[in-house]
Amino acid sequence: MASEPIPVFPKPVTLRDVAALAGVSVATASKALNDQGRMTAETRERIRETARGLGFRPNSLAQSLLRRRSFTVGLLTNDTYGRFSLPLMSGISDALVDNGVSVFLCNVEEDPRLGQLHVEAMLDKRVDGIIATGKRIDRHLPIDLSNLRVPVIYAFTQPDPDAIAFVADDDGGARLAVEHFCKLGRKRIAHVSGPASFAVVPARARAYRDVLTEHGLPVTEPLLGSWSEAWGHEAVAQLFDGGNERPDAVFCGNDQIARGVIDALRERGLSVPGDVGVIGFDNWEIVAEATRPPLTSVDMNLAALGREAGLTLLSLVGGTSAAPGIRKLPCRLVVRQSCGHPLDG
Amino acid sequence: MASEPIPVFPKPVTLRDVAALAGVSVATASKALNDQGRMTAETRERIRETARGLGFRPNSLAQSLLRRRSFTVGLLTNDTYGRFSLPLMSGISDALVDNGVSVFLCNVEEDPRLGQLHVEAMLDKRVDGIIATGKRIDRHLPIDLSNLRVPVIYAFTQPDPDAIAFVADDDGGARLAVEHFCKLGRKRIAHVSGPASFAVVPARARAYRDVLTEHGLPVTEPLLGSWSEAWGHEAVAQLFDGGNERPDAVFCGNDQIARGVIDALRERGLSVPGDVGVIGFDNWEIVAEATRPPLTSVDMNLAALGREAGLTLLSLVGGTSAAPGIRKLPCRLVVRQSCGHPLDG
DNA sequence: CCTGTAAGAGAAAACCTTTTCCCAATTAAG
DNA sequence: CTTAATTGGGAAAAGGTTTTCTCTTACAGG
Repeated sequence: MASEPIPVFPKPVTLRDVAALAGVSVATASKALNDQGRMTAETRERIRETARGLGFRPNSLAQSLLRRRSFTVGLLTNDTYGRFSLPLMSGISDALVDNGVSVFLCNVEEDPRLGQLHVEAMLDKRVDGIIATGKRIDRHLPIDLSNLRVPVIYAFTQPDPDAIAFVADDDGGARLAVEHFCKLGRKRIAHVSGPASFAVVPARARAYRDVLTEHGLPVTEPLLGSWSEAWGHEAVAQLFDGGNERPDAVFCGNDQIARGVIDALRERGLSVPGDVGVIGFDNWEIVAEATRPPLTSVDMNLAALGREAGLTLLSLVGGTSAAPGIRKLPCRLVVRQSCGHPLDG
Repeated sequence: MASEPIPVFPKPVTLRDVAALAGVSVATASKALNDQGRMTAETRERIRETARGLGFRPNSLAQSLLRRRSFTVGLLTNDTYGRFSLPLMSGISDALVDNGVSVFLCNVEEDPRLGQLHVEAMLDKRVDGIIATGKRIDRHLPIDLSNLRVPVIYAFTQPDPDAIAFVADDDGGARLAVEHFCKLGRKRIAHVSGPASFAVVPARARAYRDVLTEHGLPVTEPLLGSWSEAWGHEAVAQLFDGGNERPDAVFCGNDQIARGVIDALRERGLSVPGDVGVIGFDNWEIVAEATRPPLTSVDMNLAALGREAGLTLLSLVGGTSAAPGIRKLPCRLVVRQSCGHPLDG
């Protein structure tokens, strides 16, 4: 009877092995592989060939220890289901993988103890820097990152003003949406958004009012509720049941609200975009593409934001000093069908 | 004019610093902190006190180099937007953080080059092991992990049969749903699912048939389409427009289909769950809770699956050998309102 | 008083790589 | 032929920690 096949993992080949096989010292081997030092071209090539043959890969731990740089960063988030943090992560990873940097993802929920644990683990592992993100801009993670031994960058969340943060230009995004409605000839544009306690809500509401004023259109008070489809439904009831003049466009604070609005409009026999145009926010494709008709929505370009954050962190790690403050990155309007075409045309 | 405040990061305190301040050798200091070696209780306590005072934290890189163990694992995924991989990640992280293990998250999309890049970066950084996951069970990642220097565990995806894999018990989940309908007294239970090319589709369909047969109920051919709401709509048309007897329950292959089904039923004036009960699959809360009525759905317990995978990887790293093969973890039915109460009662 | 043992603490090697400095040998210049 | 410069390559230290081995001192037993 055959004995249990216990998987045995071969010892990694070290520089010493390469050097021995090539008949040189480790110093020479190292220099050969790193294009350093002086030696004959043949020696260099022979060492390289040996290393290739052996499948040598330098031990990052040893390199990191020496260089005091681990080519590792930490991403801290409390966005458990990743609606915002995953696109960010994707951008960050994209920007960094080509530099050989890997990313520790740490979900700290809302638990300070967990946050502490993760941060300490990362610092012990000598991450080169940390990117902190969250699921809402105006709340920070349940942990203080202000006096760490490594640079910290905030993305999609904004802490004390002398930190470095990247956020989406919410006002700009809202302007994009409302101006698009204006361009299409809509005249009575309503705004249905989330809870006033979220910083983005009043910000977008102000942009909404500004654009309407600039265009000489009537401003109605934004309807604030929750971020849910159910609220979208109810908001439609409020907008269309009163005796007021009915809107011909609704700019929604997120895609779920927009979805609720569209469904409610259809149930009332109103056509979208024929009678009422709708624009959402977040461009959560899985929702935006499932609405009928597909939802026009403001995209915060989170992957690009992540990329910027990653690159900035990298340059910070490299010793460049960056000015503190908040950088707003532009949003982009993804036009599908729910907003309609120009009315006169 | 004040000069630019260049943030300066203080040198980390090393064991040498602690030893010097405590007036002992680094060897003694190390032993004091690790509860090793012999020394007077006072010496030990004095060293500890010094370390605490200095805020000493051992350099993981140095420890890892020596122990040939980095307390780091890699999670490889191609599920960009993390519907499945994030709950998994959450479970893995949960299981490992208490052991001081951090997780590299690597999204390899469908790109073999990217996969190669990430895997090499992780191996260079001496991860202790790798967990591979994906967004569908029957496809593996675009990269070969079979001859790595570290243990590999698959989660929610199943590769060659002599690997170790954790997957959800799809059949069991489907049984759970259909049996629940039976228990509620539903008699004509339909099944609407995704594309036949996904391995889970025929598996669940078979479980569906089996349960109906066991209960002596009529089996109708499952309707296969895409994973979208739109398909849910269309399936309802097929089910309810023909002259066939109409179903009083629909078991759907995922929550998006279920949502489409529920919306379509409502549009036809059929009440859910009054006239027709609906159960979904995945328990994607953001969808399940937004349907009207809230959707009963099969939950694959992905976090638990991740936890198991993490713990198993850990024991593998520790030298335990585990039997190859696929472990199926049970699903659970999350009952909300769309499936209804017992009809008689 | 002498020897054996145990306690307390340090020296040094090991993990793996990079880099600085140094040495020997060859070549060029005078 | 001597001196200086250059070339090819190695020795060793550094990075921070753990662990084994060794050394010194004190103490108990005879």
